[in-house]
Amino acid sequence: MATVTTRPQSPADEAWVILRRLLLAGRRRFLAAASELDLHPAQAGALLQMEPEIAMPMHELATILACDNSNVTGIVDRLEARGLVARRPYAQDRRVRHIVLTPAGAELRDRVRARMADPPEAIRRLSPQDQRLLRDVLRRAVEGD
Amino acid sequence: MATVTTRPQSPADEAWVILRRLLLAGRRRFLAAASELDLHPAQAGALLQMEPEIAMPMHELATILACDNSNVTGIVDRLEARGLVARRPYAQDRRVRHIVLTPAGAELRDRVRARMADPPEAIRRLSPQDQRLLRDVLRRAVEGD
DNA sequence: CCTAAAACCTTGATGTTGTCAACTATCGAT
DNA sequence: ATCGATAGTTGACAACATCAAGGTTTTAGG
Repeated sequence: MATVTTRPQSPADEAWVILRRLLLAGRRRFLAAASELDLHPAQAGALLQMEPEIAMPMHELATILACDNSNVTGIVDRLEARGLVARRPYAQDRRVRHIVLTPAGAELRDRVRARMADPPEAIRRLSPQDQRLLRDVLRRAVEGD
Repeated sequence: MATVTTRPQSPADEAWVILRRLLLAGRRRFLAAASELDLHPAQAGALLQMEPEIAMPMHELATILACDNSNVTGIVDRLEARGLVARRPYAQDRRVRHIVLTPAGAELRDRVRARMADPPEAIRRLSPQDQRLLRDVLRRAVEGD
């Protein structure tokens, strides 16, 4: 039989089902934000990982984005061509190249960040008590990471 | 000055910060699952939207995935080439073509679904009370959607 | 010290995705 | 009966992802 054996739903499973809906909504917002700011998703993702004034080795960006080094080369190429980031030599290890945000890049990064920082409607309309409840449970969930 | 004016953080904002971490983790799991099952993310996403035995018009898939019709054509082409879905004419409206899962497609869809159904570690290790608390708050958040 | 292995980045090849414009076929409404 | 909208496909093009290969530099072991 092609019956799928369904595990009984624990509260964690049920919570996760709802969380996945929020995930989808969040992703849509991310894509919309990137598109409005004329960034491809991967470019927006890379910008989001950078801190102004803090140089990041390219391989570190590759690790964070869970992609190949050669992939980062291309993404940075295009960001650099638009004057959003700059490559810098790194004297301590001459194999490494650092990426830094230019002023324009930092400004754009902040705009992307600002859009992502707005919680989705579903969260915002919770009562203040529920908002605090949610925050506290989530803190307990990730504490120790 | 290039100072960024930061809004005071409401509990909703703080909850959203943590949620975004979970969402990133969820996304990584999705990508890993797709890759292990030899599916590109878009293909896995399309499979996830389909129900066995239920035919879906292609434009509906395009709407759900928030992408162009022509995009769906390509994705379905490749899924069909692998025998995971089939195109079917739709007599009531001959412009429309329906997509259905083949047995192999349904089986693969279930495998993707099963991996996504597992809540991430952070949720799973919450106490049963906290799991119920989280589930209930989230239900209140999305109720009425 | 010197050599071999490993790390970092780039390049090139290949396949998938996403978007746009054009085109065919079909439907719906006037 | 015709006109406008809709569904799907095709072709062109830029970006992305992954892999193999290669150059430079560092690190580790003999």
